[in-house]
Amino acid sequence: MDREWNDKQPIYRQLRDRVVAMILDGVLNEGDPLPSVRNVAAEYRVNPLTVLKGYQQLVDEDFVESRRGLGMFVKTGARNLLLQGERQKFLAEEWPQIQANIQRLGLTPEDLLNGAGKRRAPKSGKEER
Amino acid sequence: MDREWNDKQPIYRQLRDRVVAMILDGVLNEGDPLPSVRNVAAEYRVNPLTVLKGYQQLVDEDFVESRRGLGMFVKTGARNLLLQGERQKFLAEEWPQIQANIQRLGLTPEDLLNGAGKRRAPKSGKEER
DNA sequence: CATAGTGTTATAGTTAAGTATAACAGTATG
DNA sequence: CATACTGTTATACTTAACTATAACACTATG
Repeated sequence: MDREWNDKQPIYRQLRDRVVAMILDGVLNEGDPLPSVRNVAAEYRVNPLTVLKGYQQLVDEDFVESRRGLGMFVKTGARNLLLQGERQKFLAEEWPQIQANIQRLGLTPEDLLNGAGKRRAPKSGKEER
Repeated sequence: MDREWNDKQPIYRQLRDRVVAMILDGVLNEGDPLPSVRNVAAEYRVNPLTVLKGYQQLVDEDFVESRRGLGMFVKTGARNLLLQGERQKFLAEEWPQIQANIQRLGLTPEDLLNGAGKRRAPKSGKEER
């Protein structure tokens, strides 16, 4: 996990997304306990309630279950559910906008593959479109 | 412009982004007036102050200039500035995360090209990775 | 059964985002 | 010069996100 927060989204939602990423990446396997609320709060210097809120969202989504006195655990089947749900959400909601953006910015496949590498030279005086 | 708002980002920032998109798409050309604060507020049923806040951000970023009594206008050179700035921002900040996400979700180029089309069949019982 | 871990709830305060209403200020036009 | 457009500022209020502090509830372990 990264130590930094984005100002573009509430912390609790970023937290939720990070746990999801950890499950998808296999960093957290089914049955594993999530890092404890208090630990996360301390490590990232965030309020315990904020962490709880992010975790609770995962409970509501049924990817995680909470056992009092024990911790919060990745539910069995979570990874596949997640793959399905997040795939659909990504393809339906995010990807179309990303595509539009790429086109808008006139980015070529090379630009995307080279990462933030070099800048390509425009063909002529006027920018395209 | 779309009539709907996202709950993932403040309205004023979404508004800013829409104007940027309109400039990049050539819907708004340099020297053109933006839709007036009051009009936008009325049409999208949003508070004028919220609209102003989005517009002000564009003024601060130097893409738009405001003339009292006349309106807000796209500054000359805005489009190229925008292309440069937004390209860099996209490649540096957004694209890497998008790539990570695509890989995390195990999405293939076909998935991305087919849009929200059909679901591909997993090769075997266990999902990949 | 005390201790040190878990999650959970309660109370109270701050800040940013958004709203509602109204007034002020400048420009073009009939 | 009245009118109808522009942007701008002021006041006051609501809500969501986040924080600070503390207490409560449960479980495993020595």
